Amino acid sequence: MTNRIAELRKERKISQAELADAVDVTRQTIISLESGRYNASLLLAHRIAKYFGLTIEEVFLFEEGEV
Amino acid sequence: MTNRIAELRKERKISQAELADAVDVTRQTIISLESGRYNASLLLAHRIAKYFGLTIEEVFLFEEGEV
DNA sequence: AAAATAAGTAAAGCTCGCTTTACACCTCGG
DNA sequence: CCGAGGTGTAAAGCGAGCTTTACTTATTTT
Repeated sequence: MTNRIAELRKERKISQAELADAVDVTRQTIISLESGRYNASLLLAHRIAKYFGLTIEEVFLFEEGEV
Repeated sequence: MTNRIAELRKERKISQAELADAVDVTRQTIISLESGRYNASLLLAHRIAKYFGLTIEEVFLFEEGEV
């Protein structure tokens, strides 16, 4: 699974700290998500998608045949 | 957050064991999700939604102002 | 009546999601 | 030149997500 967080964030000229604040997690969490260190929880994924005005499926990309 | 797993499963006359198998988790996991003991991970949510032919947002219901 | 199928509960154990703290590197404005 | 803002890494710690095993209860089938 990959995600478009960094991409969407840059598009809108938002810093990691701003996004972290807006979705109520630490900056470390945003960094870890962007760098693919781990996956967001369902609730966090929802808050991020909502923040960008998109659906979860538009922000988080699930590859075919993914475990 | 609530979900429509039990509802969708009954609609389609699928047992917990069948669903568990299809999305590659144990039956305990399905029971726990249905009874709200905890939330699915993003990947599992995606597999379940896909199994039902729906989006994550259609299966998992996020209430307003949810943490 | 016995057996099979479906649903539920409980508890121990491991890994992953997220936090906290602290430090490093770059770039840009004053 | 120096400090501030933005991004990155590292490591310890806690709780959530999921597994495994085992037992219970109800309904259906033979």
